[in-house]
Amino acid sequence: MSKSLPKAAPASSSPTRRSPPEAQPSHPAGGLSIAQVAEQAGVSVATVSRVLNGHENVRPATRDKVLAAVDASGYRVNELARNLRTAESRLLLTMVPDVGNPFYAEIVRGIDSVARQHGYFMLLCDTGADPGRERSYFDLLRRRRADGAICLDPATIQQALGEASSALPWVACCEFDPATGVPYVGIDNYRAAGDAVRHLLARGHRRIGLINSDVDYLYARQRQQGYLDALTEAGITPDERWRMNLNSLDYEAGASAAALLMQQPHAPSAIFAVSDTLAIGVIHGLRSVGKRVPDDVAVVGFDDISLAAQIDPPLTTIAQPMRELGETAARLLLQRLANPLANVPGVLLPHRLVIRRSA
Amino acid sequence: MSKSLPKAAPASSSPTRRSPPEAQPSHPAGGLSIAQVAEQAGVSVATVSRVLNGHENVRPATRDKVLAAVDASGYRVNELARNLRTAESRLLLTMVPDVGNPFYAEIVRGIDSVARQHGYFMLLCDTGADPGRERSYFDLLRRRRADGAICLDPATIQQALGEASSALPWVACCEFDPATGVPYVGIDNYRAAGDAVRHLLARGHRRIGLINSDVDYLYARQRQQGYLDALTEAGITPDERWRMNLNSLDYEAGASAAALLMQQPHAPSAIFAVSDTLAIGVIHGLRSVGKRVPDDVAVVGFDDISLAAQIDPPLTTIAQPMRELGETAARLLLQRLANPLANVPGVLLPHRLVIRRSA
DNA sequence: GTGAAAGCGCTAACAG
DNA sequence: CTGTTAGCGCTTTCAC
Repeated sequence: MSKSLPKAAPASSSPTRRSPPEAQPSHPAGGLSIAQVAEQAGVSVATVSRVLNGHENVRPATRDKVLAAVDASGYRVNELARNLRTAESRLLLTMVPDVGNPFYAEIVRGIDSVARQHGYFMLLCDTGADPGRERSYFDLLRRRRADGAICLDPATIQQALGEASSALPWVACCEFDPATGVPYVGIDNYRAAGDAVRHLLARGHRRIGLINSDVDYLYARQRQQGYLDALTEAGITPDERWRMNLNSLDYEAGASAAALLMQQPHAPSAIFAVSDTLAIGVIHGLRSVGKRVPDDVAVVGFDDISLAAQIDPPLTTIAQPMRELGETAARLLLQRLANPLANVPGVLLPHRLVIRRSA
Repeated sequence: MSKSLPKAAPASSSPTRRSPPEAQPSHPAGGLSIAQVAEQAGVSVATVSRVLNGHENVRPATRDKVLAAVDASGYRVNELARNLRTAESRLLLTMVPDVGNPFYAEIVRGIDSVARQHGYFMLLCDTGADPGRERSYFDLLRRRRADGAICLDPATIQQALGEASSALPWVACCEFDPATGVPYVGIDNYRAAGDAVRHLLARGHRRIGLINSDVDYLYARQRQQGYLDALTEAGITPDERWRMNLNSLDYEAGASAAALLMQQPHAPSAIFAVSDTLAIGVIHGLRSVGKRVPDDVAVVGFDDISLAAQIDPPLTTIAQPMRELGETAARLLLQRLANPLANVPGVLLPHRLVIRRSA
């Protein structure tokens, strides 16, 4: 898509070619321009611009005059104009599939903190809020409203990898494909899943269920493989009826999946869910069919969101270094921005098994 | 949270302007300009612009020529330039204090959906990620990088109400002050808190604790007053030792506050927490000091996030109409944008007591 | 129906 | 040190 935006607010958005500047911060929508400040200060626009941008070569007296005029008028630079001129927006986009999933919050913080450190604003987009996908947030990049993007949404990442979007300044986080040349950061999902399963194995479980997300996603396939191989290595033949694939990470999805799993004649004695939100749902679902955790069924989650320690029983889970994931993603992006041609690497961060009471 | 997207049908996306950039992969970060498209199509820039913006007065043949050129070149409009010219960005900002708090997620979705419906992009800012507050997101407004904003962060709202920011195109959500003239949407916090307390009263409790957030916030004061008055009306003299004020809504904050509350000689038999996240922490904290919910201590929360139904025991809480809150906020903002002078009202939405097992 | 040209507000040469 | 000037890429009169 391109144009033909609904423009629902019609011409009514009357541009308000506003009045001459009163000596007050009363900017109705018209906005002061640098020229007016220049006039008021009795200097040229160039000088005002220099002062505004902190250039050195301005006589202190002049600088003060300008600053005074700026202050008096309540002038604010129009970044639209500045950005057009400098061809950069100093805005970074972060796309998450669901802002409601706490897993992303900490990652987002990591991104935000390094973005801010480098003079960028980070803005968040909830890709899940746009099921239609008619308006890709990548368009914000193509249309230069943002300088770069970090994508945390596996669906969007897959789609972007499919298109020829790899030339765009973006970085994949958590879901990635080393083959594509798009920089990424994530963890070793295969090993992490294996670790989870091996923990269950060590606890004596042999019927271990897997509640996974959509295997269209790379991370889901990797975790599934880790699960499968760990089982096999333990001499157990995985039973397909122990596996479920969900297209949601919501609590409810986990709850109903668990209930379903338990209906089977030879139901699992342990469940590995690929996300803490799912796992929390699983525990709820188990309880709703009269199973106790971990006595009847053990549960292992994935992510280690802060909630994991709060629920009853506290959740055993695979911790991802969320903050670092975000920080690294941001750094990679900044690197790519600074040097568009440089080869930005993919990086894998360590995970960790956190043992609590659910398994 | 809501269902995350099922995998996106790859690339079948926009039937309109999907363009194989292969034809002209020259994306040297410089970007194609409308002039080049014009040249390639053998028309003037004005005509290209007309086509791009769906103006009627263009001969079909010409239009097709232009569209072909656009497609072939993979051209994307530079919105920086467009926005400078039209003096609008079609971007809406939403400020939340903590993207990790699920309460905001659904509100954000409401905002996003109506924003999108009206041809706006909504971008999220986590104000909590910027404790220093040196770089106010309101500056994005002042500097015209966004057309309008919705603020959900009580701290930011208070600060903005204090400054002369009321001239800026923004709307307050959940935290608000009718006196300031800034449009707002929220609920009747006083009555809602009263309802929660009256429920506890009806269950026979007389020692009812309050775990509140910072009373610097209006909503916190309103809820406190509701709590106080409900107690008084029942003939109970509120005991100050039953009240705690926290500067965080995190689980951990709720947990330690609850533990602290229980240390008292004559500890409450019920606790009203002003947020579900707090309440969940409270339950955890109670459990950690050996108290069972609701048998030993009853707990009621506030918000009704989706998690509330999942935990053990399921949480009794005051439900806020989150989706509607968001939708309404967006509509108010759009209204204000369409007519900067119009008097945009404040609106109060209904809340609801949801009785589950924790109280 | 289409084109030429005038800016939107700002920064960055280039002169002085 | 400071001013003049030329655009950044786009939309939009105003002519033709």
